[in-house]
Amino acid sequence: MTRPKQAKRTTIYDLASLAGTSASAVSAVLNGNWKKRRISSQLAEKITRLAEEQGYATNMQASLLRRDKSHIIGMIVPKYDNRYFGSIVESFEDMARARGLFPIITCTRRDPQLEVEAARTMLSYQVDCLISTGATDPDRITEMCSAAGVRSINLDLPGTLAPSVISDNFEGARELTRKILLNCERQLNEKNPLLFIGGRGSDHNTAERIRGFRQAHSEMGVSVSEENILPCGYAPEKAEKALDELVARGVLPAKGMFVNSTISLEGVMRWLRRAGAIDRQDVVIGCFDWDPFAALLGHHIEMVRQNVPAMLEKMFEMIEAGQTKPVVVQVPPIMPDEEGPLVSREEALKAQTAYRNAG
Amino acid sequence: MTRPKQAKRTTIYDLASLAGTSASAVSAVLNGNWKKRRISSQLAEKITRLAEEQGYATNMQASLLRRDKSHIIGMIVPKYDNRYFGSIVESFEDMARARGLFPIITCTRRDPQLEVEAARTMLSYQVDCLISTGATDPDRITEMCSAAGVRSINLDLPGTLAPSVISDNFEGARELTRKILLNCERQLNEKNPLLFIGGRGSDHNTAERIRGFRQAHSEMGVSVSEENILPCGYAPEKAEKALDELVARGVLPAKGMFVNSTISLEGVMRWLRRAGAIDRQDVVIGCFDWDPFAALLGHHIEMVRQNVPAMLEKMFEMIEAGQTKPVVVQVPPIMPDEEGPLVSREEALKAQTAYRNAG
DNA sequence: AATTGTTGCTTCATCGATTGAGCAAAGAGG
DNA sequence: CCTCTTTGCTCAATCGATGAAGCAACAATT
Repeated sequence: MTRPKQAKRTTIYDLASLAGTSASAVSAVLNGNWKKRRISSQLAEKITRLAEEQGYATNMQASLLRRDKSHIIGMIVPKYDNRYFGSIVESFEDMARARGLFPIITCTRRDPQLEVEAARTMLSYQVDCLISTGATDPDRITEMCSAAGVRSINLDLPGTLAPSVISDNFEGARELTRKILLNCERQLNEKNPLLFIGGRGSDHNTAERIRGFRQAHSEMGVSVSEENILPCGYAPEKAEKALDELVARGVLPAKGMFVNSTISLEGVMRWLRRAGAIDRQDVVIGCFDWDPFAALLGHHIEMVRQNVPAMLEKMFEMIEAGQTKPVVVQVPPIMPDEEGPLVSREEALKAQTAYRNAG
Repeated sequence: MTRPKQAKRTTIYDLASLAGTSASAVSAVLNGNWKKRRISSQLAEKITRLAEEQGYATNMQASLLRRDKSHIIGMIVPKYDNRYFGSIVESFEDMARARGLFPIITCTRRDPQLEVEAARTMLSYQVDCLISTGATDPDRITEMCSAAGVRSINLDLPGTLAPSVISDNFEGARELTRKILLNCERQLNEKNPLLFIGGRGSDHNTAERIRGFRQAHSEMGVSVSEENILPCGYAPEKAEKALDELVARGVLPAKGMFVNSTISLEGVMRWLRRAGAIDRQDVVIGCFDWDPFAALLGHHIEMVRQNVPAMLEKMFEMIEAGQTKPVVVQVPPIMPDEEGPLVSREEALKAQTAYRNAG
């Protein structure tokens, strides 16, 4: 390394004295507008080389302090423990960077207090825009943002003060419910109402899904009682407990189940295993959300996968279009068939034959 | 809202003129050392109230520019698509905040180029410390950091230039292999070598796990051929393809499998299903990593869960102790039995009885 | 009355990058 | 040879928060 020992980081002033030039020339070269500022390409090259050698990195704090836009985009997200939020976060980072923005993400554990604190911190870091994903009180966050002159957008759960991008929960749930009911008819030869389990009754998505659930039942001529609807919360333990309580009251859970998230599905599967039903093929399940392993669980589970890339695409479109009105854009989720089979029939047959021959 | 319409954010100067005082008094009050600076409690109260009313948020860019320590701690992480990294990220955020640090995390998709760019960006944001999680070239990042006078720590995969906290992969793999071999004996009545699948042969963890895998075999008097070891990469498709190729060569994969990650397990399960083996109870699997749904898959799968809280605890201890030597701390993973059964036997029996009675 | 101490502030330089304004030197045009 | 333009830079103010140094007003001490 040619770099001298230094406790402090290299600044444009260090580079300037090394290059025998001024800090403003260095600045101009390093942020790319040296042509506009009529710096010779020789000097530009020299400075670039020096910066490289010295391992220079712009002090963003100083840079952002001076500029009007930070190009930082913040996102708050409830949890990292499922594929839905995982892929939201991963795609968000990617798409933000592709647009020259710096993403910062923070997890708020579905805690309203933490959401507010996180939002305040993000504002301190001068975000240009804040995305509230699955926030319990998105309007509160929008208020904080607009007080600071910062845009905000709601994702996954809608708000009333900022634009929102969400899944089409009603249609998705209606279609999923219909599928589960048909599977029940086919597999169990029965046409009974399903059990709805998981989620918070107070949140918009759960309410819409329950509406779709009801609609599908009535369209198929099945009536559902209030007892079949258990929006018991998101944690796996809550679903387990809700099922336990049902049984304790002497009620056998319906054999067809609409599970409101993979997290709740975790609890349902645990409960089923515990109740000795894991191997019985007489439980028919559908889940609003996707997980690769859940998709491979013994019984065929219908899974609706929310269309994360499309949702984020819409979201960035809104940002670029400068949308500030509280519109709600609904993105259709991906239904099981649309996805197509995992492999073609021919491929599967070939693999099976090869496996058997080898054995 | 009493707040006036403003395009700009409120600064300490705005608050100062509103309070009829100076900016430095406002600063002293808002960052809590007003007693040290002998500001009267009346003025302090007045300023605090005004700040509240105006929805003031410190401009971190300005604040950090002035201070010597940023209290920002960065982490780069390969993916968000599994429970291991998900819980690392979630716990890391939590523990960082608990220590008064501001966590920023970025996902680098196992791409060496992206890792370097991400590290450079984090240095730009003046992180005090950078954690490289599962980095392909952690030493490169350590070099960049030390050039900027920033500490760095490796997590999950070790480096040679900075302290590292990793799982005890050798012992974990040895124990897991032993378990799978025993399960094979019990369930299949055979004592054949297992298949090792997934991961990168070049990474330290995979190499250590292969070493443990071999050790366990030799301890149990089973010899493993080179052909049984397939470190084919991490993506599910890679595991699928590796199995396909094995079969294409006329080799039947071993019925006992050591799968190197849940991501690889996804591919293995898909392949087994495709090959028509998903229902056969004659496949015995163990996985180095944990996933709640994988744990519920038909065949009993032994899963080793890496001890994320313990690893992060060690990591923060190192940070606080100012450790800079390239020591490697190994944290024992959680073996299946240590976790205990999901529910007690009594509870399970009670639930089963209730379920049957209700039905 | 003179000195010293304390309280409660204000002033101002500073962190590093940015950018409008300005200026010297070289080249072009007459 | 003189003016005007272009080229290639430098100067200095600025962003908002911070904290050392300083200062006025009053109280306490000799």
